[in-house]
Amino acid sequence: MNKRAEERRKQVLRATLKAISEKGFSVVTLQDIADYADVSKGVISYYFENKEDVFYHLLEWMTDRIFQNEYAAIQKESKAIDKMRAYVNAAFKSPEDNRIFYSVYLEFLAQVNQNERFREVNSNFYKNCWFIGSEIIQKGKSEGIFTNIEVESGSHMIRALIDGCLLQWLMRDDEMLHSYYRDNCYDAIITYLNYKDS
Amino acid sequence: MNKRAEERRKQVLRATLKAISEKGFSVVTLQDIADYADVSKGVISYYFENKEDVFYHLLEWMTDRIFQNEYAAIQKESKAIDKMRAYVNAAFKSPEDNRIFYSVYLEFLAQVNQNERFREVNSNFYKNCWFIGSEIIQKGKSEGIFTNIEVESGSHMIRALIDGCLLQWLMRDDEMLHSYYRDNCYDAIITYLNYKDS
Amino acid sequence: MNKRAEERRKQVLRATLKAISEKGFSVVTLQDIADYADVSKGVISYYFENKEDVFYHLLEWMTDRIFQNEYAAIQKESKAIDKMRAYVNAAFKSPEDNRIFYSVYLEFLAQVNQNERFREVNSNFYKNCWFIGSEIIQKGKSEGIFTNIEVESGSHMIRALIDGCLLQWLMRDDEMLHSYYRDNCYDAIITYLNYKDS
Amino acid sequence: MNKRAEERRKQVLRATLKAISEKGFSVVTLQDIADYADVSKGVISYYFENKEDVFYHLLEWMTDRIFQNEYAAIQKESKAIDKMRAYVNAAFKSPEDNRIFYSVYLEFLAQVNQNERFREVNSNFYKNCWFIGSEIIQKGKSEGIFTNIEVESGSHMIRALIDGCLLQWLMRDDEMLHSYYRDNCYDAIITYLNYKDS
DNA sequence: TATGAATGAGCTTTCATTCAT
DNA sequence: TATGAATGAAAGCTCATTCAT
Repeated sequence: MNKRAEERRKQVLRATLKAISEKGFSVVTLQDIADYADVSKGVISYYFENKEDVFYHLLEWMTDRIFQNEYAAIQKESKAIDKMRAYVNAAFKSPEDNRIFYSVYLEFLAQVNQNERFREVNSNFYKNCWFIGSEIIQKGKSEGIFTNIEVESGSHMIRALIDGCLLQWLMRDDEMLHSYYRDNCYDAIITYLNYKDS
Repeated sequence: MNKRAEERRKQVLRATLKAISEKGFSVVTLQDIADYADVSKGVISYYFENKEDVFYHLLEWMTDRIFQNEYAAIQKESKAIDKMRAYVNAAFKSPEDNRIFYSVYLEFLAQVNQNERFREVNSNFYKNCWFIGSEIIQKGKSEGIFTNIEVESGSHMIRALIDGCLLQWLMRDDEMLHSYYRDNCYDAIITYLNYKDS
Repeated sequence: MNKRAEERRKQVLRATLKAISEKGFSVVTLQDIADYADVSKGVISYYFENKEDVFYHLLEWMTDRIFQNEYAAIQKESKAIDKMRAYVNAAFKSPEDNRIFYSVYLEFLAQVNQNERFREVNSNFYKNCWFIGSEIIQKGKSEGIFTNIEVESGSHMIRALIDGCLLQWLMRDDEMLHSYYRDNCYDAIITYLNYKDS
Repeated sequence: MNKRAEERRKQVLRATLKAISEKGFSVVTLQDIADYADVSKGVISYYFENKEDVFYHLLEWMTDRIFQNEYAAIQKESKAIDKMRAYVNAAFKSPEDNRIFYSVYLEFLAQVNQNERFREVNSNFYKNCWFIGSEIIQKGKSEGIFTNIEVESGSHMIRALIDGCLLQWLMRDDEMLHSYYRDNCYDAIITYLNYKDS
C-alpha cells in the first residue's frame, strides 16, 4: 500500500536527519540510519535507490518544511513590518531546531558543488526564500515604506543576512546567542530596508 | 633542512586545497592529494600526522591567508568608507579564488560540529574578521559617520552579510553574479551602517 | 540464526589455525584467513571485532580443546601410573597434531608479553594443566606412590617438562623424534615422581 | 676500519634486543632500533643486509652469550653436583636478565618454523646446551653417581626442563617465582639423575 | 515486505628499503 | 660513512550494496 510506503520513507528520513545531525554527514552509515529508524538495513535499500537518494529526499523534505513554516508565519501577519519580524522569527525558530536543521543543511550546502541534484533542491529553496522576501518588500512598498529597495536584490540580501547570521551563530556554539543574532539580524534588515537618503 | 620541510608541507596543503575544491572534502583520498602534489602517498604521512592533520593545517593556512589579505587591503585605505569598500573587495577577490576558497571553507564549516580543532581555527578566524569590521566602524565613528551602530554587533553583522552573500553566490554557480553580490553586499553594509533615524 | 553464526566462527578459527601454522602469526593476513576459510574478507570482520579478536578466540578455543582432550584421557584410567601415561600420551597426541597446535601455541606464548588477554587465557590453561597434574599426584599418593613429591610444585614441574620436551621436539623438526620425546618425557616424570631417598 | 664496524654492529644488536624485549618482535621497526641505538636508520641498512639479517645476528649473539655464560659457570666447579647447580644457576641468572633474554628468545623460537636460518642457530645452541648437560652427566658417572641415566637423552631432558621452567616462569609474570622455579628445576633434575632402582 | 549475511572495493596508515647528498 | 627524505607495497578495516530466505 502506498500509505505504508510513505510512512516508511518518512521514518527513514527522520532517522537520517537525526543521524546526520549527531554523527555528521560523511560519517553516517546506512546501519546508523537503520538503527535510528529501528528498521533493518534492507528497508532503506528497499524504499530508496541508494544512500545518496536518501540524502536527496531528506534535503528536499527539510527545505520544504522550512519554507512552509516560514511562509505560514508571514501569512499570519498583515503589515509588512510584522511579516518581516515573523519571517526572521520563523527562521530563528529555536536553538534546538536551528542547530539540528542548520547543521545538516550546511552539510548539504557543502555537497552542492559535487552533487547537481542537491544544487537543484537548494536552488528551489532559494527561490522560495526570495519569494517570501519579495512579498514582504512589495507589501512594504505598498505601505509606503521600503521605498529605496529593489525587490529582487533586497530579497537576496535578506536571505543572505539570515543565512549568514544563522551560520555564524551555529559556528559559535552558544545557544545564548540565538536571540542576539535573531534580534540583530532583524534590526539590520529593517535598517537596511528603511534607509532614507537624506 | 627545515626549509625543505616547510616547502613540502606547503606543497601538500596547496594540493589538498585543489583536491578538495575539485573532488570534495569527504571524497578526497590521500592518493588524490599525493597525485595533485606530484609526490608519493608516503610523503603526506611523513610531513603530517594523518589526514585530519593535513586538513587542520589547510584550514589554518587558508583562513590566515584570507585574513592577511583582507587586513592588508584595509590598511591601504585611510577613510572608513574606502576601507569598507576595500574589505568587501578583498572578500570578493575574484570568482575563481572565491569559488575555490569558499567552497573548501564551507566544507570545513560543515565539519566544525564534528571537529573541535576546526572549530577553534574558525573561531580565531571570526575574531580576526570582527577585528577588521570593528576597526572600520570605529574609524567611521571618528569621522562622524556610522554613528548609530554598535561596534561589536556591527562587526558581527558585516561578516554575516559577507559570508551570507558569498555562500549564496557560490550556491548559484554563476560567475557573472560575482560583481552583483559584491556590490549589493557593499551597498547593504553601507546602508546598514549609515542609517540615520529621521 | 545463532547456530549459523557459531558455525561460521568455528570455520574462521579453524582457518586461522591452519593459516598461522603455515604462514606464521605475524605474517598471516585477514586475506589469508579468508582464503583458507573460503569466505570473503568481510566475513571475518563480521563475526569478530578485529584480527586480534580472532586470535584471542583461537587461543581460547585451542587451549580449551587441548585441556579437554588431556582431561578426558586421564579420566579413562583408574590407576595413577596409567593416568600419567595417558596424560603424556594425550599431550604427545601425534606428530601432525602437535606440530600444528604447538607451533601456533608457541606463537601465542611469544605474544603474551604484549597482550594481556593472551596472558589470561594461558594463565587459565596453566591452571587446568596443573589441575590434571595435581589430580594424578594425589591419586598416586592415595595409592602409596609419589610419596616424596609436593602436589603443587610437582604439577608445575610436570607441565614444565612436557612443554619443554614438546618445544625441543618442535625445534628439531624431525617427526621421528616424537615417540623418543614422548617416552623420555614420561620416563623422566615417573623417575622424578617415584624418587625414594635411600 | 673493521673494529669500528664491529662496534657499530654490536651497538645495533644491543638496541635490537632492547627494542624487541620492550615492543615485541613483530612490532619493532627499524626506526625503533635506530632510536634505541641512537643512530640513523641508514646505519642499520649499512651494516646489515636487511631487518631479518639484524634479527639473525641478534639470535646468534644472544644464544652464544648464554652458552658462554653457562659453560663458564660449570667450568668453575669441579664436582658434578656443583656443576649441575652452577648450570641451573647460570640459566636462571636473574629475573631481569631472564625476562629480557628469554622473552626475546621465545619470539625467535616462534619464528623458527618460518625461518630456516633461525632454526640453524637454535639447533647449534641446542647442541651446546646438550654438550653442557652431557659433560655434567659424564662427570657424574665418573664420580659414581647419575648411573642410571643415558648421557644423550639425559642432556635432552635437562634442557627441556630448564626451558620448560623458564617458559612457565616467564608466562606467570611474577619475579618472586624466579627462585621457586630455579630451585624446583634443580631439585627435579637432581632427583631425575640420581634415581636408583630399589 | 523485510531481513541481515555476505561481498569486496577502496580507504588510511605503516614501514622496509632505496638512494641522493 | 652516515643521513633521512622519499617511495609504494601491503596491511587492517569499513561499509554500500546485493540477494537468498
